[in-house]
Amino acid sequence: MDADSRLASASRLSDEVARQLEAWILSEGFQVGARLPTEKLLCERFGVSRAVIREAISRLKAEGCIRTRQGSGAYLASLPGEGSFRLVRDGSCVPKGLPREIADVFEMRYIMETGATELAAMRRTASDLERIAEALGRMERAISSGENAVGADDDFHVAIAAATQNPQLERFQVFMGHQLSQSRAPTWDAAGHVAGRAKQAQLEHRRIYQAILAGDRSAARQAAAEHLESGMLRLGLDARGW
Amino acid sequence: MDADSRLASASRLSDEVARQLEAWILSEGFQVGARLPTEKLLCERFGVSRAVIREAISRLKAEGCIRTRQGSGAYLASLPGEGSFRLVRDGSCVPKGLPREIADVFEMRYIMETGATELAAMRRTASDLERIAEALGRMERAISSGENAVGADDDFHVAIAAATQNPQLERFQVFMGHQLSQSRAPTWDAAGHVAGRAKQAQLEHRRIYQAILAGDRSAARQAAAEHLESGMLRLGLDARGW
DNA sequence: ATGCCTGAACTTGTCAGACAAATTCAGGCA
DNA sequence: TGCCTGAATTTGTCTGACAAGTTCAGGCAT
Repeated sequence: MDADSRLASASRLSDEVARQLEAWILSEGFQVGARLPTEKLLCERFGVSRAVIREAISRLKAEGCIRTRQGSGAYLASLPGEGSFRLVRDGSCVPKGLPREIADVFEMRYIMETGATELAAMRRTASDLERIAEALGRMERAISSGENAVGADDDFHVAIAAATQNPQLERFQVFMGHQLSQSRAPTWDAAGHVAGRAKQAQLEHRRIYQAILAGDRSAARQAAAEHLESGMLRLGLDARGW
Repeated sequence: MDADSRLASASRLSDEVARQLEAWILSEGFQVGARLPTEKLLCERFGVSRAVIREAISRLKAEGCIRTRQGSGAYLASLPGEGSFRLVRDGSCVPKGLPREIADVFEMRYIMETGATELAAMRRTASDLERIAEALGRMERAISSGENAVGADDDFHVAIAAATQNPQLERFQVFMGHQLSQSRAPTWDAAGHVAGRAKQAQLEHRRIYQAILAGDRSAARQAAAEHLESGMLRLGLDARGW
């Protein structure tokens, strides 16, 4: 964590210039497709070497904002923030910020997962149910053995999203699961087993599964909501009156 | 478009090395947190100059895969593809595929926007309301003048997401708004005005606004749900029994 | 007068070297 | 054994040169 926070705070010139370049593109009101100033002009504008500008441009190319053509120039492909969605700007994983920031992400998760669980109850197939039950079984065994089941917990939620028959929802759940992998740790680590957090979470998981099995959409939504609310409590976050 | 496809297909060494580096990271089975080989070794491995490696690394830093520390090295922060969420893999905007694909994205939007609109009703401030009303007013004027109000429509939904006081929800709405910008065109183009689609959408917008103004969370959710369902009908998409 | 071709100027892409800043590691000393 | 110091190592930035690709202007032919 200490090494990680040092990583998170280290800001280099090229990082900074990438950010400034983004902000400047937004403030200048460039149209998509517009040609940006030459590297030479950007060097002058930001007062840095060409290498730093090129690295900043590389970053914006990766984000889909800019496209370059040799001999011609750099062109605005999309406005910053519009090409992809990230939970944080600097590439770190999420549960590193203030409780408010973590709660914001959880709230997004609440909205998405209650909706997806409801759809799963309406659309699940026999093989979806098998997949969900398999992940549930792995968590069950982890309760007995005291082992870590973060992966199974993640798979459980991805399997539910898959049961919606909407690939975008499944992909979003994969994305969120990865970004929030650390938030599951207090549930499934040794202390979580001892304190009964794992057991409680599994109780909630079983309720979710039962509702989906029964094809009861409102019970599924309700079970997912309760699970997410409890999750916030387990992490000591403020639910702000959902 | 022809210029655009030329841009899209132009593959430079630094682009290629970024891709190869990604593939290599995946194939080597590095753990998250693992230290990657030095720039010098990567230059040797890929047979390119240090500048090309640095630009490739800059790209992967932007994607959240890699973090670097001066004097120490480059570290794997997340597996390639897991740091950001995109609706399509190649960075293009969405309404290009089959109706099913578009409907999937709309469904995601349905889930997120009904939830966000409910939260907005609970948390909106006076200035949030002004912002929402301003966008509403622009659409109102567009109804009278027959002009295009895709931008105002987009701003309306972003303003609602902002009223949740959850920056993640706002940012997600900005992302989705851009990706779906083409889906608003049939509502606000000349044919949309003539056919009354613009007028109908505005009626729905006004209902949403009224519910948020009144702080009525369930009315807000309901109004947003109806608006999204109508939007799907306007686009001829299948709502699959919501 | 218009269109096409050629060469120069310009712009991005890559390579190489030097030095700065930060980190790591090994050796020496208390 | 632990701490400090210096050397080695590694990333960060700057600079210059040359390659590859594009654009633009001028000249020539029709």
